[in-house]
Amino acid sequence: MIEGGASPEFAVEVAQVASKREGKPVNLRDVAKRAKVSVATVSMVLNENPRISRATQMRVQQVIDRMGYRPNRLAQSLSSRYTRVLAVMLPALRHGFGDAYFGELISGVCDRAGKLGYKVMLEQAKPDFVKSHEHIAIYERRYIDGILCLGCNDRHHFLADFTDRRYPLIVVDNYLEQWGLDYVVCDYRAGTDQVMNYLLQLGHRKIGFINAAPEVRTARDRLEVFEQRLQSAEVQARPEWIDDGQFTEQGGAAAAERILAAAPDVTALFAGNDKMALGAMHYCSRRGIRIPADISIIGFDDMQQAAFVNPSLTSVHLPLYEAGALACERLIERIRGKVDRVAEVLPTHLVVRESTAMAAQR
Amino acid sequence: MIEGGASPEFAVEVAQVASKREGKPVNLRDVAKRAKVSVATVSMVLNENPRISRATQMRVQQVIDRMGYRPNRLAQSLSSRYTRVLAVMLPALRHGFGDAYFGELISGVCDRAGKLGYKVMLEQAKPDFVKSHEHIAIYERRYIDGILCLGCNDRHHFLADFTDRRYPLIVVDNYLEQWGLDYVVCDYRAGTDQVMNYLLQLGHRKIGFINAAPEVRTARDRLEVFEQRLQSAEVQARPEWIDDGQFTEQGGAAAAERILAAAPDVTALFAGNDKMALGAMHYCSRRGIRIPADISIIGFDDMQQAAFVNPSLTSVHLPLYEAGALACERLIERIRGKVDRVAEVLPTHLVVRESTAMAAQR
DNA sequence: TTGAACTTGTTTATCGACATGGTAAACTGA
DNA sequence: TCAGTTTACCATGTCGATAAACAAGTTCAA
Repeated sequence: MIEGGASPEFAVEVAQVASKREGKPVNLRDVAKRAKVSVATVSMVLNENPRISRATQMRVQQVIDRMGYRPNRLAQSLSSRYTRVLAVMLPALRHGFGDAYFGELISGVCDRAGKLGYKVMLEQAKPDFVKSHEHIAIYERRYIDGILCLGCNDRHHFLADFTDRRYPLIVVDNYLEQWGLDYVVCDYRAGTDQVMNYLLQLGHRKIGFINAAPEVRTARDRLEVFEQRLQSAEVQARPEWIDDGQFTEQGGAAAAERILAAAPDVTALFAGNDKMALGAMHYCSRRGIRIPADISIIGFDDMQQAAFVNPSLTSVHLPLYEAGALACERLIERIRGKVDRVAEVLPTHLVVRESTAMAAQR
Repeated sequence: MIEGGASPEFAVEVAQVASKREGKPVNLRDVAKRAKVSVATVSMVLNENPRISRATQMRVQQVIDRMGYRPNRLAQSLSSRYTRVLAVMLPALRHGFGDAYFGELISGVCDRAGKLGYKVMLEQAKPDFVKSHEHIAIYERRYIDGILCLGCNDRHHFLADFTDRRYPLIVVDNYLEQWGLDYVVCDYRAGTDQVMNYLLQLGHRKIGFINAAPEVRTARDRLEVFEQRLQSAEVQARPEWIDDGQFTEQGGAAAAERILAAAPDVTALFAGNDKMALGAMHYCSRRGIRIPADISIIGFDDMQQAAFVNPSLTSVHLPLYEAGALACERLIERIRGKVDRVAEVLPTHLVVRESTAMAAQR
């Protein structure tokens, strides 16, 4: 009588269960009753515990499938150690999610998390979020098992709370060695090197640099390499070549304006991200400065749009999707007990398009 | 002895508690013991139950604060009816989050959710997600209280499972009346009307239309209004004026190419979103077609970048942030028991920039 | 003086799963 | 045959909160 699907007793059982738990989803006890085993057995079947024989395992599994049972994960998480939820923490930017950079990272995180059986929750590191210690509370209140920290910088002092490695956290596409945190980052130094190689090769010597956020370590790396490479080409970098573009189109346009006003003889502009490069391009176009005939412009990130602006933008490709996915995987490994420190650096490459050319002769 | 902070008994208590629950966060019982009341009382204080006197309320609250107690929300959700988590469901696009359109909606959702005490979880409506009935399972397994459905269309048949309104769900920036679902949407018909008014006023009669996704109701609305307005201007719309741009830059460029090949005399291109408009602009620029001298191009969405391309893009501004926020609020109201159907339409307006001008005389 | 209505708690069952110690039954080997 | 070992499953306490039922003390009207 293993196949009792249509027996009278079966029908009675169904009616009873239905009347008792009207509307509510099936739970462990229901399954146990129907399968005529204890709840413990069902639980063990669920968790593929080897203490259950193959025969009962299959019999119980059939009942589970037939009843459409799905474990209540609140109960699961309450008694087990894990929630199987990760948080993606974003900086407190206005309308922060509408950004191709973060979007690409998040896509990588979400895809990998889903594949590994994890859900992803969104958080923003707003001032009161940190002030009320929510960054710790979300662990202690059992919302999440770990945090992926995007767009963070040296001023995010709450990160110091993670130095002791009690709560799993990983920094994505940046690194903060002062706090010894795990990280996965794109190789900003190598990327900048690729840019400088290329520009110097094209004969550029007077190069404007639109950077941003000196509190971001990778941005400082970029600046360092920029200056080193100029120096090794025996060019004396002048301070007015360098300006802050705030990572935005507007900021990029404004920085371009200031640089070109103070140093009209620069033949190339290197921007720390594509948004600022687009802003700079926009400013130049408005002023009748031709790209790349009069000035070369080069970005960083290689976002989708870079190929579809006019002229299309030369840029450093960052494997952001991969960085997000890898960070997610490493974080989950750590949650599951791995103790090694994570410090991965992903390679970048230059994508040459139309916005760059040989240095203009002036 | 309310202030027993430094008494010997107090110290002993601390030691005992500490030894018993090493490292674990404080729980309700700990607080109750320390405050010398029952767990029920602490719970009631937590939930601001008026049955507790002001005196005990304050006394217990002090203990709570001093011990740094934060309720375990798994336990809270398990015994109460709510999880206070919402899901944002996105379509199964590759790298879907790196999209300014969805980003803006999500920003609105997250900000409002945070203000109302809700967390936000990310989901993607991938084929196997739907096939395994995860869209129902996330309710039954108690992951979430409700879903905000972004970028959905008539082909998402799983939405039919929400017709009975058993599980709270709201459609954001689209509507699917066949299933009677709640929605908050931007006024695509009015937006299209604004575009057509403007183009007709500028003397354009032969207008190309790059639309996409006929399975999206709002896209069909746009097409309808496009054709109606041409007709009322006594223009016979020709089929080769209309093409599909797949909502992407590449698609927009390709559609522009096809339209201009089949109908070289069109004087304006109207794109269903800014990404396709940018693609079209890019194609025209490459072919030496001047914007707006030879052809006017107009977009839809008014994303950030629209103002920072060259020439800057005329577009219909959609209040996407507001739509996300409002949808979030309405969904939470429904979760809390409100039964009214939600069907809100938000106004749009045209933002005129440089990509449009009087129709060229040809 | 009685008792109904209010206040302000407390006791305890419950949510739904997991995990551990316990224990029949089956098996093993001398 | 019987002690010892495996195998396979069960009973139950536990996670940490909520909430309904219950209780004791107060107030107040008849």
